[in-house]
Amino acid sequence: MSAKRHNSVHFGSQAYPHGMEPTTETRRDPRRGRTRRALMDAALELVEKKDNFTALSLRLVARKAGVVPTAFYRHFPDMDALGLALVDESFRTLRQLMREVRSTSIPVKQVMRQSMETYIDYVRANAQHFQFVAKERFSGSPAIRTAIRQEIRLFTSELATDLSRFPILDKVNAEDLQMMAGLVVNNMTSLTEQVLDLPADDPEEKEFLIRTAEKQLRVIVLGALAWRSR
Amino acid sequence: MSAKRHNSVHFGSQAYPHGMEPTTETRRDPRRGRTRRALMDAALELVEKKDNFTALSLRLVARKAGVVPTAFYRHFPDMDALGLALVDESFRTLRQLMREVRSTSIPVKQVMRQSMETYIDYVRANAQHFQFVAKERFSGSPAIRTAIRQEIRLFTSELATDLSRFPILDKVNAEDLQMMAGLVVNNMTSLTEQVLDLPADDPEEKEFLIRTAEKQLRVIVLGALAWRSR
DNA sequence: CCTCCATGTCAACACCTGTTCACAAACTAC
DNA sequence: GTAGTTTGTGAACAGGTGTTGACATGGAGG
Repeated sequence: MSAKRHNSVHFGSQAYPHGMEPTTETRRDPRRGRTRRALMDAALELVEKKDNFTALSLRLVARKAGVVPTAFYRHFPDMDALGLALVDESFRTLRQLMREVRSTSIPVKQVMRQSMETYIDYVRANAQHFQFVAKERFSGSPAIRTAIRQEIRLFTSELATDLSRFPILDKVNAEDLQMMAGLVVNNMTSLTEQVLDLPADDPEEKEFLIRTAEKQLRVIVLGALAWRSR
Repeated sequence: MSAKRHNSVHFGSQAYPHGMEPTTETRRDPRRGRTRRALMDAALELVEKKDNFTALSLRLVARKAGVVPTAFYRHFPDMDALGLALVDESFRTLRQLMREVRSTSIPVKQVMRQSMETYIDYVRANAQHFQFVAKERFSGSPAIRTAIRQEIRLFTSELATDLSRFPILDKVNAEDLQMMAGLVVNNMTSLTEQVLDLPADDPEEKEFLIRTAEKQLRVIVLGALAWRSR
């Protein structure tokens, strides 16, 4: 659930994160941005099935999108630009999940278990985007790598301010909150990568993954509670 | 310190982890395995400076090693085989560090701070190998990826048995020990990747990294101590 | 209507790629 | 020294690559 939305077609603003797209207006034409989307989807599929985004060739992506190589340049100057657009889109979907979670009041009793479960489902539903980010985070071109790094940093900061709202942590200073958020993010990314390598339908292994991730989060929380109060 | 050793020349057994190399004997010839090493070094340098190992071409590696493309096949059937040899070598160096650490009795007072410090120095001294592993862990070819995954799993298990020797944790069952080891390894890999992106000489940033990593480890330990004893 | 302009096509370029084969050099072992 | 094996060389192949320029199409807005 809550994941189907990303299958719909988005126009504009993916590749121009800071509003330099051609003044969004008049988008009644259903053909608008169609090829652009086809290119991005082609790249995502190729990354999911084959190895690397960096290893993808412009021609291959164009071919998979059902378009001649030269048409690529009508939408992106570069393969790097396509990659940046994908980074932007990927984190847009993640941010959306976070927004949904924040606006939902969860029963405190089983908050951890359920958080893990919905997160895992979310990763699997958006596997292509997460796969892309996981693969390019370290091996991508410098531009893509720093873009991803920045997004993660931002995400960590947001989580830190979320944490600051818990009354139990109100004695923890800002730097330590950031450090705890980093701890959580580290283990979330690790969990993400494990989920991506999960065999398609193995509920047993999935259950084990959930239980482990939940316990790890629990250890972190226990540690955070004991922090500066020994 | 303790890191210079890996610069010496190693013969045999890197690409054949399980002893199928040509019956090591009679290695008085200083030319033996020289080109092989040159190829591996060339690949490491290219990975460190450029992007991906998967994106490397056989011809480029051969050229950088000062050898004609055809000569490559005398030493490796594949680029994949070269990659596997590098995985093996990388984890050999890491295992060596662990052995040294285990055999050293550390003053309990500042064990964490010092552990972090020596580990960071170690990563920087062997940056090429760690860089290679970090980049190929997710984006490499399937063979290389599973090889790395297996090595990390093994490393985690070793750490788990190390943990089991602490008397404070003797009430923790095997599965939970494994889970705690996973927690530590997650954050070690994250730290590793941050170290690799550290600007060459920025002692201030390095100090911040050490402090954060140390505190994160401390949170984990606090959590582990509180585990099942509330 | 007719003119722009975005979008897509086609042909061509210079270059790099993995892999092959036959051949030369160098070292080992007898 | 001579035979045999390992190691490195050179030329050649079929094919993929990024990027170019000139040209076709077709919808948008005057």
